Amino acid sequence: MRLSQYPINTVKETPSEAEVISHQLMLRAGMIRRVAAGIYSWLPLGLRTLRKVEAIVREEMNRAGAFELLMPAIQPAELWQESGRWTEYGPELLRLKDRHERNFVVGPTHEEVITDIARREIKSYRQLPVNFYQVQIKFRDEVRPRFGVMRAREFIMKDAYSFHADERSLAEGYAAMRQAYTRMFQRMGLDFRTVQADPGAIGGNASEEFQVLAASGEDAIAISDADDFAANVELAPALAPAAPRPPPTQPLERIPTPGAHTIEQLAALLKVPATRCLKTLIVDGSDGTPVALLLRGDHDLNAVKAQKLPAIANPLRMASAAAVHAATGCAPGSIGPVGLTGLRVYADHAALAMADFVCGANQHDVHYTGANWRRDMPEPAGADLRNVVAGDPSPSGNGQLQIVRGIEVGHIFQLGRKYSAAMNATVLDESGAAIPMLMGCYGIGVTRIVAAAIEQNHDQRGIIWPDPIAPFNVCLVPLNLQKSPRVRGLADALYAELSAAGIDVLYDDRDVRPGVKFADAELLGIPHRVVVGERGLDAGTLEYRHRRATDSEDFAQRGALEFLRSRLQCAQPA
RNA sequence: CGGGGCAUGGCGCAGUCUGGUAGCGCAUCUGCUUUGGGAGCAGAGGGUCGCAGGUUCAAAUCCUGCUGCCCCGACCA
Repeated sequence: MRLSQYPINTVKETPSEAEVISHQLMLRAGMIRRVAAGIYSWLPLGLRTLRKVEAIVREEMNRAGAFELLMPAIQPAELWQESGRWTEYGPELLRLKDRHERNFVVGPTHEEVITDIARREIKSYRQLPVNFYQVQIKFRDEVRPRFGVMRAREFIMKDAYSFHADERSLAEGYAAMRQAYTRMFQRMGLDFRTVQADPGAIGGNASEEFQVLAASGEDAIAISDADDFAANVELAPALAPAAPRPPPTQPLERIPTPGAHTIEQLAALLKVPATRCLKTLIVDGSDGTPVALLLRGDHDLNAVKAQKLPAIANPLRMASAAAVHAATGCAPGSIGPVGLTGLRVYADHAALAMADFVCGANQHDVHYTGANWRRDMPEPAGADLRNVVAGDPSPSGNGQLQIVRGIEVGHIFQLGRKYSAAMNATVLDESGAAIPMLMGCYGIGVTRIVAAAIEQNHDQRGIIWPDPIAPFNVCLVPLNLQKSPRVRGLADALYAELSAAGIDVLYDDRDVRPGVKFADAELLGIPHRVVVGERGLDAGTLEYRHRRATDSEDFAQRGALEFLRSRLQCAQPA
């Protein structure tokens, strides 16, 4: 591609709307433009990378035996009413009416449509298993779209749905997708982890996320430093401390703590570490009566874990100030388990391991010091209620946990019968009985991958594309092109040769100063740069530099194609 | 949905408090010079100051309403 003819505008200044680096660089490099909140156009340069990502996804889905189809973006409300999600889904679901006042949705996902297809097309267990996928535009009316295409409202997703006659087949189909996903992300050159995830409201027995590691990621992931254990912090188990609880050594004392209503204020006032303070939270119970949750002061409540307790309302809600007062006789900030009666109490395992601790006295601005379980109050039921923190022992039994951040680019589920049962998608088994099919579903955020790749691969000057998803692999930079016929002759010839060899070359034949060409090549993130300058003309050399390298190297004009091929590695078809 | 903020040429911003002929940088166009790290000089084009009312001799500026967007929080397969 001749850059002089390519429609692209790079921008020096960072647009004020962009907060994260990938969004800034995608705008500056001219990959995307914003059309409305969370809605973007992909310009030709950005689309080249998007298509390369899609191509890898399709190749690996096809390799895994899945079949591509295409479902509509606009779906009739009837299907959503049938599955129950017309009322369950909430405001993220964009609903609209046609001219006949019929209800439709802009699909945020396609379980209903694919299940409808399956029940019409699949009649016998002999047609199973089968896996359908599509690459489609989805719409989720996010409350707060942000980070460019990373959390957009309209986005491109690869979604796949598998159908099975029995659990074993479902597990096999799931494993095949797990492997296909692993291959895809490896091929894209991304540093990612496969992590255990919360199946959430969808249910099912297995669910894993594929997380691209990046400091700006929205998800927290716990990984072991000694094996391959990785889980979303939402569900990573916090093991109970192994050491027995120390015996009490201090007397229980009431002390005034004016104005100290947070653990930080309390710890500062009493000059004790937060680990010696007990945090008491009051949440709504499933039957209307509040529930008290006790945590060590430095730990955070894990809502996903807590709302799985039957006594606690799901979803989890903090009790109102009035309910807290009614239950404890005190406002939040001085609540504690001593003398707390009339409501159920759960304590995190780490809280139960404390001795001689500080806790609220259920009287405004008063706390206890030297509090101890059993001696001063009943020992409550233990539960895993907290987020794991760095340094916790790994649930795998090996090593300690570290907390890293990730961008969720893929998620695979074993759905089970939720949709097939609701929508009556059955097949006849060997005995001729109608059984609902088992389903798996498997998503990949295609547009999000592009942003995630940039979050993970950039520097001060711009993007650094991994070769397999680079919009162009080689940037050919001739210097003094307009004045030097020798440079032009050499650069034209090299451009023709590389293009003929099937390499994606961006030929910067613009009449601009060298600094502009270098800066743009680096902003766009083209991995390999070849400079044709008068310096090397007489010596018969060209100049090569990888986008990550700090220095250039000379190489011979003769055999230039072979030299570059050796540097391109995965840019060539296998 | 709660809180905070912004809206002035394609982009980034000043001007608003204290009303008086709309400005700067980048980008764009023309000419000359320059050509190994985002060039210099000279010139040019481009803005109903988000929208609608109101106050005033006069509104980007003051008042009212609306819309869009950004940030924090809450929410979220």
